[in-house]
Amino acid sequence: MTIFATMDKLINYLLEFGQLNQQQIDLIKRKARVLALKKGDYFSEAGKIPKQVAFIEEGILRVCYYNSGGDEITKYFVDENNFAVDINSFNQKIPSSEYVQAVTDCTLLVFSTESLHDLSATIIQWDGIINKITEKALVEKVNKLSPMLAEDAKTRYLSFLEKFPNLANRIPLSYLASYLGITQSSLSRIRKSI
Amino acid sequence: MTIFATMDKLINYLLEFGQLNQQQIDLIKRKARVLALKKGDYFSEAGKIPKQVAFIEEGILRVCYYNSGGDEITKYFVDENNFAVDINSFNQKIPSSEYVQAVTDCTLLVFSTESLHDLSATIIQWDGIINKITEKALVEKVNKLSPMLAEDAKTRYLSFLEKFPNLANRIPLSYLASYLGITQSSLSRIRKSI
DNA sequence: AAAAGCTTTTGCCATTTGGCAAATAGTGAA
DNA sequence: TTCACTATTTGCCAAATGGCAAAAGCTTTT
Repeated sequence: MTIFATMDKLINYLLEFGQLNQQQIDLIKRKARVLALKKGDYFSEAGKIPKQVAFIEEGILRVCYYNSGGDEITKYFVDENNFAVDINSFNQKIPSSEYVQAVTDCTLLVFSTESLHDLSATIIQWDGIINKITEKALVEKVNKLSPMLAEDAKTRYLSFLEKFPNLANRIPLSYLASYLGITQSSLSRIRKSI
Repeated sequence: MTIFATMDKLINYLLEFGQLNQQQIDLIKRKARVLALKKGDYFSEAGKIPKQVAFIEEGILRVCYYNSGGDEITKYFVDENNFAVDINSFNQKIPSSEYVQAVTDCTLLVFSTESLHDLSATIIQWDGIINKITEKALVEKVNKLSPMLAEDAKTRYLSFLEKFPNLANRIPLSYLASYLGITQSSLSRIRKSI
């Protein structure tokens, strides 16, 4: 797949949230930078102020942190056709308490803070589009997380399989377990029981 | 407390997110309607398209739904100095799967869809302010929910006490239990163990 | 004060999940 | 292929949580 096809994936995604003319589209393409990550690579690290936003063209990222007990917790996964950013820290320019890691090899389209600023200043619809994308992503996260609390581990796993049928087999068991809020041995037993 | 004081609480809240001149403030006050709810009253009901947004001047609301097992789940609580709205349904004009109920007697300031539309058309900063408020509220929800999955029930309860020291004793045990994702007998035992 | 209607606590026992360590399976490198 | 390394499964037992129903505690109404 060429870089141009890659870009089209991003552009089509943006077009779902607002109109853009060809000139604007070209500008966006010029501002994006292609970044390839290998499985296990980090996209951003805890303690630093995030300086970029990524659109995932291919692959899976996970956003994680260490809880007070020192356990590594996977806060959520982000997969193809979604943006990944630590909103807290990015907007407020404060060091992140989270880090972002590639779960599989990834192809990302990255926008720097400066690029985003330029796009916002040049493309009149930009902020509106970004706001819609942000809001939608956040609402989805809340809607995914809320029901999980009310379910037992097995149901959570089954729900995950339903919602992300093509994710479970690409994610190491330990990551998935920490996302589901259970130990990996429990998840292993749950798997067996199905 | 008079209605005017009430309005000031709202205005001060809005001013945290953007500037407003006196004329704009007066317009906002005129568009708001005071609504008193008794404990147990419903602010909105499942199956209907929400037609209003509420700012909570006094009291606690809870947003809930019935899960597939027929259990009533408290998705979250909203208390003083926050807006309550079912974003999914409100924005997309689709029937809500949630309902909103007063946990305590409440004083709300309510904006109808039409009022919001007028404010958006008249006050140039309005959409920006609302976007910031929305995003902040959603980010907070995600940040509250995520760690809960990784904690056991007792820790979840203790975290809740820390984050909302003045809420726990105003909320019936059964509501709190369903928010924490445990049965009310378990929560009762956890309480005793502390 | 008594009755009725809630809410919260308890007892009892079954089930789920965690903790830890060892065994097994799988993967990539040499 | 074999080694080294990592991921997953399993066994064993302890701890946490659920389900259900009865008891105890509170509130509100009469």
